[in-house]
Amino acid sequence: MAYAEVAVSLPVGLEQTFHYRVPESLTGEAVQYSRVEVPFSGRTVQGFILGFSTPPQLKHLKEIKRVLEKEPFLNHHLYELAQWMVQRYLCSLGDALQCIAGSPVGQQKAERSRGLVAAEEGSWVGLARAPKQKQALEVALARPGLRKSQLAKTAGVSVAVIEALLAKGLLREGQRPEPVAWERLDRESWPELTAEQSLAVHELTEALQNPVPSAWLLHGVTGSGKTEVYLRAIAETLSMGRQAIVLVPEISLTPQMVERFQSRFGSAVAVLHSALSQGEKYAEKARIRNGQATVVLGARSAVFAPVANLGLIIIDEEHESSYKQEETPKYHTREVALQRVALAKGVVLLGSATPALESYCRARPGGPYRLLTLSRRVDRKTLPQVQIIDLKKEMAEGNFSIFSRPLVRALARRLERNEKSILFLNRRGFATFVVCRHCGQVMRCPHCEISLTLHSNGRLRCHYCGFGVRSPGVCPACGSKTIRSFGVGTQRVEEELQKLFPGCESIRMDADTTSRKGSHKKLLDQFRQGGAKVLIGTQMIAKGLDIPQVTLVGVVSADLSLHMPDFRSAERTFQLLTQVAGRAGRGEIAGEVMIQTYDPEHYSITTAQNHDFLTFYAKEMTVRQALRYPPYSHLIRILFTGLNEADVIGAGQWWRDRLVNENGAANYQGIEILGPAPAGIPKIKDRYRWQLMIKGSVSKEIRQITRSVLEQAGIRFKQVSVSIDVDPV
DNA sequence: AGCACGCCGACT
DNA sequence: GTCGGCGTGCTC
Repeated sequence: MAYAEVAVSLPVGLEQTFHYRVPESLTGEAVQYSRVEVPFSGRTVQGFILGFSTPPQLKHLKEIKRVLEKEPFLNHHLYELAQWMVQRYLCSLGDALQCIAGSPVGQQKAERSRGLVAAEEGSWVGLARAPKQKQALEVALARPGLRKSQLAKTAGVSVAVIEALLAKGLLREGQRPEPVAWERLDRESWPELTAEQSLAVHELTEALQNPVPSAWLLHGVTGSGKTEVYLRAIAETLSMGRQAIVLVPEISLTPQMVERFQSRFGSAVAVLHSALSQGEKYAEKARIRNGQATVVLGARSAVFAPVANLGLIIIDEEHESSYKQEETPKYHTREVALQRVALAKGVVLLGSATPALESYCRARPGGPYRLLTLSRRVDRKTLPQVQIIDLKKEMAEGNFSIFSRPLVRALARRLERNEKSILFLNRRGFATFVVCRHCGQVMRCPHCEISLTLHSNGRLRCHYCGFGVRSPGVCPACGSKTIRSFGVGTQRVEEELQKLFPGCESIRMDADTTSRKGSHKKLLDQFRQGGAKVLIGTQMIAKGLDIPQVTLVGVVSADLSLHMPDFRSAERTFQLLTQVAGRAGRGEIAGEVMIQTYDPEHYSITTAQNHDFLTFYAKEMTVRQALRYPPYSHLIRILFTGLNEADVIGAGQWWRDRLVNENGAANYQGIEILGPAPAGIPKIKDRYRWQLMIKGSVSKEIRQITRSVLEQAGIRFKQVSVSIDVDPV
């Protein structure tokens, strides 16, 4: 009789496991790391079999109910990684395993589906006058295994076109073809490397051959050809019989990005995307596990891809905050990648034009990373001219508009010359908030206490919980009629633009206009190919966008990100401005960038103007040191949430007392406990939020202290839930 | 997380 | 004398 040790996906003790009998009907199916369903305190929960150890002295053990996936996605390396995550992020083993293995997916569906495959390219005849069919075939060739409707959608053709190809026999149902032996791919056609790229590739090749794990930071200015370095490093990895994982921020995981990798490595590429259906995701992960796919391209969670012989993990745009998971376990992809590679004795390559302060700091001589620099653009184009516009001065000279006069002139020039412009703003809605100018009352959400945003339909909406109400005509506090909107949103920018340039065609991209699936791409195509001259957008247009006709980028207000209540706001602003500036002048004509701000002297803005990362880095490091912020310290944030504010605060105070007294936090050098204080967002969906911040010089120390209190208190403290965030972003 | 067990107030 | 409040603790 076999006894299985199971980690359940429940907030029990961090490393607590439970034992179950394996019924005879499941022997053979229930193997190590299987995802199983087990009875647990009167209901059924999911868990993972960790091994088949002897059971503890318990009278009767329950039986495993069923095995959920035929072959587990977990393996020894990933299990070790889970154990590391428990220590690092103070999450339970069950949480870590669940996160690594991903949500359970319907395998039968995936296995039954046999997608469409294109016939050999040589047999494509009679397509000269059928461009749509040709287009569909090309997509089918690049991405075999799609179903009719998916292929039609991806290729941008109707299903009738697919049917026609099926009738002709140029498309047929079938399994995915064997992976293209990438070694046979045409190396001759690869672009020539610059001297800097060659050096980087050379160093990485040596590192890959070395059986010692290593980490590299590739600091490359916009357009310096980082991706080509990635592609070469992947080729080296594959030639050694190992696999590579490429991570990109979710937003840049576009079809163009996928195509770029597929054109080099063919069907060896597996893509893990949040937009994939469950079945598709399962199929891709199965290809990775079976070794059919050797290059994995995906967002954050792809860092857990079940490759067997990992050699290289690349993290593109490594400074992006989307690499930090905001749900438990609150891991940072960079840290997980470093740990995974350490276990597999591989290489991590971090790439960015604006590295995170922490990363650049670690890449200094003597640090744990090694630095590779690409300082020249491949195309030898110059970086765009950046002009800073002082809005205080504009106001003093009587211009109260949201557009400064230089920006208006620049826009007018672009419209005259039939060139395109981008206006960037990191807010949505019509106006940020509505305020009574008589008594100062700001309209807030009754559930979240966040200021409500005015939309053009005259309704106020809460951006956190979705609460909506009609904008009042008089102040609800004092009855005055002097109520008016403040702040700037993308809708407002659009309206002002119409006033200045009537009839000017513009496209607005923000969370409102891109909420429907596929609308993001549609709007971009419309801007790229259509008649629209101005693109107005938020954060989401800051990166990846490559439109040659754009010659002007205007940042409507740099202050919005600069004045966020966060110690990284200067770093964010620098990164944002640098990235936005990179959107201008991708084509033949040199680009121009204009940044409007009330704080034109701020170093994050002046250094972004000169594309000068090193000066920004030096300045920001002195600020962090003076205030003892990361990378000069480590933080753990403990968030308390609950319906009763007194309980929430009480839980915070209880934790504080334990942290200070029982664990002698004060005995450790340089540990500070801050709070409890209201969280940045003090209330969401009727739940009050308070937080405790632990600051210390040694990460391990503060984690240890936190863990010991967590073990006394548990994840739930009366009616208050407790959530731990190690190294919050 | 659920769900049972358990000890104090308003009812047949 | 019981029904039920949700505080505490356990779940293989």
